[in-house]
Amino acid sequence: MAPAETRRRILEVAFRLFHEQGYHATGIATILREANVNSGSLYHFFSSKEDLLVGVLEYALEELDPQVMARVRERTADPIERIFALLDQYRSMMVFFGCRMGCPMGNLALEVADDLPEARRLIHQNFVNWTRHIKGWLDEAADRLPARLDREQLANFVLTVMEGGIMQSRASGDLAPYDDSVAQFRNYFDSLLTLADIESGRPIGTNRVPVFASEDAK
Amino acid sequence: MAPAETRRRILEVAFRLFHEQGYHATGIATILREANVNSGSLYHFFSSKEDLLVGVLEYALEELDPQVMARVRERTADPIERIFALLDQYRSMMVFFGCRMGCPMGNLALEVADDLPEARRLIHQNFVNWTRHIKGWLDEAADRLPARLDREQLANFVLTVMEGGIMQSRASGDLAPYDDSVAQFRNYFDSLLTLADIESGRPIGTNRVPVFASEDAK
DNA sequence: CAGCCACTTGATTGATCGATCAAATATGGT
DNA sequence: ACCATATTTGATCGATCAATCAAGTGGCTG
Repeated sequence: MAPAETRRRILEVAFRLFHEQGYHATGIATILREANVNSGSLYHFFSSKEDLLVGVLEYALEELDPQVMARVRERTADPIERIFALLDQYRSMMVFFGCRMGCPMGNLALEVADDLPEARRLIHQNFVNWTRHIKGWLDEAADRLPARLDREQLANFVLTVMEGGIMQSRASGDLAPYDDSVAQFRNYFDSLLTLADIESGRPIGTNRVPVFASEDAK
Repeated sequence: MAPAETRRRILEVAFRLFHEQGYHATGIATILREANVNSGSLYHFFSSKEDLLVGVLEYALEELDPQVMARVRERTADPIERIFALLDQYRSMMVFFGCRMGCPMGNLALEVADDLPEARRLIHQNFVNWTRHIKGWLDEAADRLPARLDREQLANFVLTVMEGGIMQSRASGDLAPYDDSVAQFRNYFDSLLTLADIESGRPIGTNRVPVFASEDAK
């Protein structure tokens, strides 16, 4: 077998198992079996289980754009709709897994952040990486948004809504809480767009009208 | 020692350790040591570690109102401000623990929901219990909110914001993401209050004006 | 006082945990 | 071809895991 390919195979299997079962619940033996690797090989590339986790988190950092964000860019052109397309993509994942597993980064954040400082730093980096894409899309649509809006804060809020919604849907075993969270966020977003319309003298509804204001806007 | 007190002591210690370290990372031996109990006693009350977790979740279900919600009710009278007082109470907890540990229920939701069906059900019940309080406060303030607002959906959204914000703050080791999430939610909430003012013919700003609309409202 | 049952003691189980290491093999450079 | 280094093999380690159980203690009831 190719040498450099082994390391990548270990990372992919470990990433998947950490996602499926969590960090502590995943034994080294399981990783070895599913990756068809002996323990010596794994410990040749990674000095410990914690070091393996660090490798996985660096791997995730590299794969976010090609594996996740690229698909959104292909499918959706409008920067604002890209945000909701991304939220819908996570929804599809939840459908595929039957409301299980959730967000791999969110899971690790709550499981290991306190005890593994290096892992915590990289999880944070992954979140920053994620929200940077959102922030970029918000910047692209800056002229459609209120001038005083803190777009970075709003970008973080998108992640908050996504993670909070997924958590509730995993707990309930139902997509409704996730859908409801996105619906509330959509409503908030539409109110921002409407405000920007007023601000810049455009006719209200140039962008989109929040559901609670639709009567007044007519 | 009093007999029935042992069970409660085990539950309290287990709840604290699950919160501090997580479910899988907490060994039975640690629980026994910190609760000053022998293994036989623990297994007299709980048939397995999973059964102990179920006990902890039922215990949490009982303690939410007296330990968490009661303080909010005492401190704050206005139903809407109670929501933000609750969010501020979780903030205080994060300050106290230095952005560690987070929400005990949220942690368990992401760690065990997939593998322990009974635990998942009870975690869901805890979330339902939490949001029912919020829903109650929103209903109290129904006349200040838009008529078409789905108050249950909004109540779930409060939990979404809280959990998503805490996750990000644990990952970053900083309270800013949590504060930012609450700030964005406050802004959304204020826009709802303003909309209700318009809807019912009250002067705008009777309740509160969102930061992005303050210029227009004058 | 007798007897029952709830509760406690604490040593011990087999399984699994993460990790080690000497030996064998493969690879790449000269 | 040869050496040095990179990688793989797989048995094995002590520690820790959740869980068991026979023996004991203490309190309550009849």
